[in-house]
Formats: sequence, structure tokens, C-alpha cells
Amino acid sequence: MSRIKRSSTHQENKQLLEAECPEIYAANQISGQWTIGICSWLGNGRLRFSELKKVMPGITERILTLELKKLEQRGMIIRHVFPDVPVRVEYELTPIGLELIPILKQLEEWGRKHKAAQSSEV
Amino acid sequence: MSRIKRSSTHQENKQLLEAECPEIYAANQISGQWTIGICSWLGNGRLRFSELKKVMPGITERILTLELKKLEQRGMIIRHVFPDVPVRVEYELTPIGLELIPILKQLEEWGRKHKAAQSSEV
DNA sequence: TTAGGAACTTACAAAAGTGTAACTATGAGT
DNA sequence: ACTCATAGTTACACTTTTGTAAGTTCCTAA
Repeated sequence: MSRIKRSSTHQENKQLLEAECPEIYAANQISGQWTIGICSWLGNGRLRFSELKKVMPGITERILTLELKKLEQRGMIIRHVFPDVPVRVEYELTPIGLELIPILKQLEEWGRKHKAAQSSEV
Repeated sequence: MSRIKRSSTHQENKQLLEAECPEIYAANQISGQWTIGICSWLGNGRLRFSELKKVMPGITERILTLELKKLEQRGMIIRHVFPDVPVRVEYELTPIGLELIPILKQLEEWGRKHKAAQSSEV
């Protein structure tokens, strides 16, 4: 009798979790294959679109655009446009974005340890 | 001339990033809709399958199983089986898993702040 | 006039992740 | 013989994320 659920419970679940757990909310803010990498690079100072592309070989322009747009909408970065020719665009972390950097550093430390522990187990 | 790329560059990218950036590696270890929630709950002590199900209404048995299996494989949790009837299974964080908890706490703090900042912007 | 660089956009395709529903094994209690 | 509970598993459908390839706009310099 073909009863097909139309609305996505996936989104519902995500939003409920975000509402109740700030740590999940936080993780979702920096979700995305390249997002943390971008934030880490920007932690050292502004970078332009083409510089980000250079430091993250493998990312495509489409994805980089999407990620940057997402981060901007989420209040993590600021987009500065300079009307040079060709146009120049620089991206910079916002204050709240900057506050994430030390946490990423700790994650980095933990990751290093975890990786070492895992690989030693054969 | 239908040239279709067969292999997934997605996986390739992921692995390259993980190899170079421990913070991305770390984030991937705790990726998954419910993963951080599970770790947080286990941060307070062992819980059995059915207890996790109870504290995270919304998760299905299938997903809970998958997440727990993934976390076990990644060395984040330990699975204790007690041959009672019906069987009892408890999950517990490993030492390295426990070390993640304080970082999650900080993420939680940051998430709270970020959320407040975002919502105040209309 | 044509080429060129920066920062995108568009249309499409593939892969990964998540969810639904129903089914399994085990042994105890009735 | 039948139901119950725990802790799963299986087959399948749907959503979201990521990737490919090509095109766009702006102005400038050759």
C-alpha cells in the first residue's frame, strides 16, 4: 500500500540534537570535509581564495566556494572584497572563529596520540 | 566518449587530509550524527545498549549498532558482554576515548557561545 | 581582438550517510 | 507451546555531501 515517508527525519534529528547538545551543534558548525582545514589555515591570518586553493591541493573551486559560503553564513569567517582587477577576495576568521583555534590545536594533539595508539596495535 | 571515473577521489582526499592534519583525523574519528553524543554519555561511565537507546531517543537500533561498532573499531570504546539472559552488553570509553572528553567539554562551551552570538544577530 | 587571471556559477553525477521495517537468536517465565 | 526481553541483523529507500566539467564576469595588457 505504498506509504512513503516524505519529510526527512534526518534533518529533524540533527536539529533536535543541536538544540540539546551544544557540543554537537559546535561539531556541526565545523562539519564538512575541508572545513577544519580552512579554519586552521585562516588561524594564521587572512588568506585569499586562490591562496586557500593553493594550500589545499585537492579541493575544487566549487567546493571551496561552498565551504567558504557556509562558514560565512555561520559567522565563522568574514569575506573582504577588494575591487582590484582581477578582483581580490580575502577571508578572515571572526572573533568567535578565532576562539575555535585553540580547541582545534587540542584536537590536533589528541589526533596525533590516537593515531599513534591505533597504528601500534597492528 | 563516456569516460567515467570509477574510483572515489572522495576517499582519497579524506585519507590525504587525515594523513597530513591530525585535527582532521581527529574530527573524522568522531564524525557521525550521533557519535559525539554517545561519547559524551559514556564520559559519565559505562552504559548498556538499551540505556544508550533510552538516553538518545531518536536513534534507531541499526544506527546505534553501527556507531558503536565504528567506535569500537576505532579504539574509542570497549564492548563488555555479560552472558546473562537476556544478554547484557555494556560500553565503556577507552583511555584515549576518555582523553577526548575534556575537549568535547570545551567544544560544548564554544558551541554555547557561538549559538548565543548567532541568535543575537536576528 | 584576443588572451588571461581571479573568483566564482551551473548542471550533472557519484558516493557516503542515515532511516524504515521486519526479522534473528537465546533462554527464562507462564 | 508461547510470549517476552536484549541486542542485534538484513534488505532496501532516501538525503546529504562531495566531485567533474564546463561556462561566466570583469577589466587589463599585448
